Amino acid sequence: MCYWCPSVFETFLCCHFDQDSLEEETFCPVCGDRVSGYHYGLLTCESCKGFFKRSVQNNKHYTCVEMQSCPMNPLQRKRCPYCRFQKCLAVGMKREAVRADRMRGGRNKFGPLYRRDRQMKEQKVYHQTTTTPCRIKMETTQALQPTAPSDLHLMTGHTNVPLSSDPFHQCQVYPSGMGQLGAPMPLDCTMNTDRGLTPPSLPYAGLYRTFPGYPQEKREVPFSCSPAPENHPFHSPPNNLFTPLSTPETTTPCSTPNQLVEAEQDESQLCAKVLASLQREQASRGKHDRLNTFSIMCKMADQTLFGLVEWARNSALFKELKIEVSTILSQAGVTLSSLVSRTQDLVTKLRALQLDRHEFVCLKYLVLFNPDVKSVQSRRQVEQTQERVNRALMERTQQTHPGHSDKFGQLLLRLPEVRSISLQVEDYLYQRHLLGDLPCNSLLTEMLHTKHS
DNA sequence: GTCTCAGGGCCACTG
DNA sequence: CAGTGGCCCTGAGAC
Repeated sequence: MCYWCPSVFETFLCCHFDQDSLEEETFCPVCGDRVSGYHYGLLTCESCKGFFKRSVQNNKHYTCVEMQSCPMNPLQRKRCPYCRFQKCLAVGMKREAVRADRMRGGRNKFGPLYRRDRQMKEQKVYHQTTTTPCRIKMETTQALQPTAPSDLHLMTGHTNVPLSSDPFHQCQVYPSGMGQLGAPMPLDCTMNTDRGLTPPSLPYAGLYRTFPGYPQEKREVPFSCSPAPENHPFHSPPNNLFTPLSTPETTTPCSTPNQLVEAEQDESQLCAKVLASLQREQASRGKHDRLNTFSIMCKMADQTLFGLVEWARNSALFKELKIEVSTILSQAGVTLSSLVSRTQDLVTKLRALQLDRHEFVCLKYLVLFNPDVKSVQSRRQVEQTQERVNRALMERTQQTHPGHSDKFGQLLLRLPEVRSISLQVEDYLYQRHLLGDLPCNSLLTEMLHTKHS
């Protein structure tokens, strides 16, 4: 890592544009070891390269004896091949890059993409050196410039989030394709003094950070009602989204609308991230390999879902809960068009009620804290939280719409509809998943599996 | 024609 | 004895 300021500008440029140093300062996104080059889709270490190759070639099927969230670092990576392989897939290693014919040598079809990935890294380094003086930086693999054209016509509007066309860091599982967020991720050098403890710099580190898997490091980071800092590099894939939360941070749950809103990530940022990731994915595909509308919708759902999981995990209120995996049956299917129609109706009603951001956040919490969920152990706690948020919402509506005394009740009346729609969406997606229509290895399919297992 | 570099194979080592 | 991981070989694509 380099401190830099104008006086050492040239030195910084020299060391950061050097290809060797570019890779030397990158850690394997699977185990955090030193990378040896591009392997099966992204920069990984020699060890994970070999492991991934053997796993795919020999069609290995591993099992995890723990909670499918084993820590992954150079010292412990051998302990659980299941979690290691899952993480390989999660960070974007590609099975298809392992040659079925075992032919040696040559370049694979990803060659041009590897090149572009390198170029993006260099652009990113250049951007950071020229726009962020006197700042300690640790590179992630994200890039800054939207060099690839967007063919995602479903999206409208624009975003100020820098885009990347880097196709390799669009994770496969948890976010399978969730590649990097757009923004640079500065990291305090003091976190990186010991390579043995240094976790990989990963795209979506911000999203991963709240999931179990790197307990030691994660506990050093104080969570609060506010979203955890984007620059936190420690992460772990949400192998099991419903494992009990294990971080006993002592935070004071917020309960007023202002406190709740302060803790919120900007919705537009989440939208921008999803949009940027989809654009990257679409841009990285060949002309005849573009995602169709349904695939785009699935990926949007997957990434939005990931953002929501992050939101819930970051929520101090949610951290008080203990949750276990359970079977949740859903109802028989409905058509996509009727779901869209119902959703549009719901949005229209909420707009008519002039829902503001504070109220929206309260509604999100009310959906999250549902005492009817069978797996919740501390039902009383859920009910108490629900009451607190209810009070907060009521105060907010009375405060902002004193003449509209029924707004609070009207908002609450929308919740059953929200839950009903979500259940039917879930059912619909599960049916499509059974038909093989959903992309594999996505957070979405993982959650569907969990709920229907 | 030469160089690059990513995938595959080999094999000593480990538990 | 199966799995690991470091090292070397191979060969298609880039130049």
